[in-house]
Amino acid sequence: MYSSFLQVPAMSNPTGGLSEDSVYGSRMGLTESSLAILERDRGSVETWDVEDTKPCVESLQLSMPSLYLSCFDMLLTEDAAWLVKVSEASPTLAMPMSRMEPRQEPEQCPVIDSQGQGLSPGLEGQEEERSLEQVQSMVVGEVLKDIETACKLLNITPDPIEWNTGNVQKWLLWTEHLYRLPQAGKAFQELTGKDLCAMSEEEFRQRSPQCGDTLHAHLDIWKSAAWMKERCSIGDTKVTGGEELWSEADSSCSGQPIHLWQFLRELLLKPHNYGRCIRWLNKEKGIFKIEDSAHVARLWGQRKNRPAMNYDKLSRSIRQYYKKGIIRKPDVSQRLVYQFVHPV
DNA sequence: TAGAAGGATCTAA
DNA sequence: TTAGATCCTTCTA
Repeated sequence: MYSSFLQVPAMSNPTGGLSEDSVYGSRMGLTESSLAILERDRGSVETWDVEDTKPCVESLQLSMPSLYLSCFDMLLTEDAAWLVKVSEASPTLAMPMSRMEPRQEPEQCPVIDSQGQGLSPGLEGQEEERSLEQVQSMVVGEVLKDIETACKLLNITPDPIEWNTGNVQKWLLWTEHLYRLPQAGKAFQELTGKDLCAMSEEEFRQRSPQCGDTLHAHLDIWKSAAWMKERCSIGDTKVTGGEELWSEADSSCSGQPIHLWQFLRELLLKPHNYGRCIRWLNKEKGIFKIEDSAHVARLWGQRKNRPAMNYDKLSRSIRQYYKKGIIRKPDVSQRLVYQFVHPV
């Protein structure tokens, strides 16, 4: 069932090579528990009690349902026939099926009604395949986007491997709260992300009999998403000539346009990569300095496919943020120094 | 001279 | 409509 989620042909392999897909399938293979999680959590998402949640994760909670709904939208396209059969056989199962109807977002519903177009069976199959690919791309984009949002809120990296013990505890707290799981943080104390990733589902269950399998499944989703981001970053590097390796999920992965302020923050969050061209002067206050204006402008131009980009144009765009209250000049104005109005 | 500031206009999504 | 891109003039360190 998850195979459709995992192959992602449109994004991973523009040339359509089979070998890449098979690699994807093997690496992206989520466990049965992960699959079950998606199905099980959907119910809790639908009965979400937003008022009951903590403010710090509120926006995240509103964001996460789209992940699961998207997954189910995608599953619908692949397993619709099977589900219809099941629903016909079982009125009990028919109800969840009706609840799984895709949201009314025509532009995000690429399942083309080929019936009325008199397509031959072969063309119809191709159309369905293309539609499925589009849906898969969107699902992946949603997953990456929602995880990225979570990362920003929790101030952790998307790749669990890189988490320290504090990051692990943050993630555990967040997951427990979001899915109303019993507290299991103590059972995973002193464990880094690397330790966590090395643990089997059974080991999760041993540490937390009540929700170990659920946590393991959620971690599995994160690991897969992190791997996909990595794949996407490599693709970007090829496109841009390999000058830089984007380690954050970017617009080309999620399908969303990136804003200049987001781009600048991405650079700032990777000092080991971009510290020579842009760096924090005061991270707490959101004050940063562009050390190499030409380089930053060139990177932005690469990102937006604007070869003629220069600092004059980039700085004009930054100044547009003054009115919007996103970026401003610090109280003590200095050349090439700006300040995020709402630092992370 | 490079950068800052901001007006005006165009473009792509 | 929005977010940038582009071009421009004026000012400042």
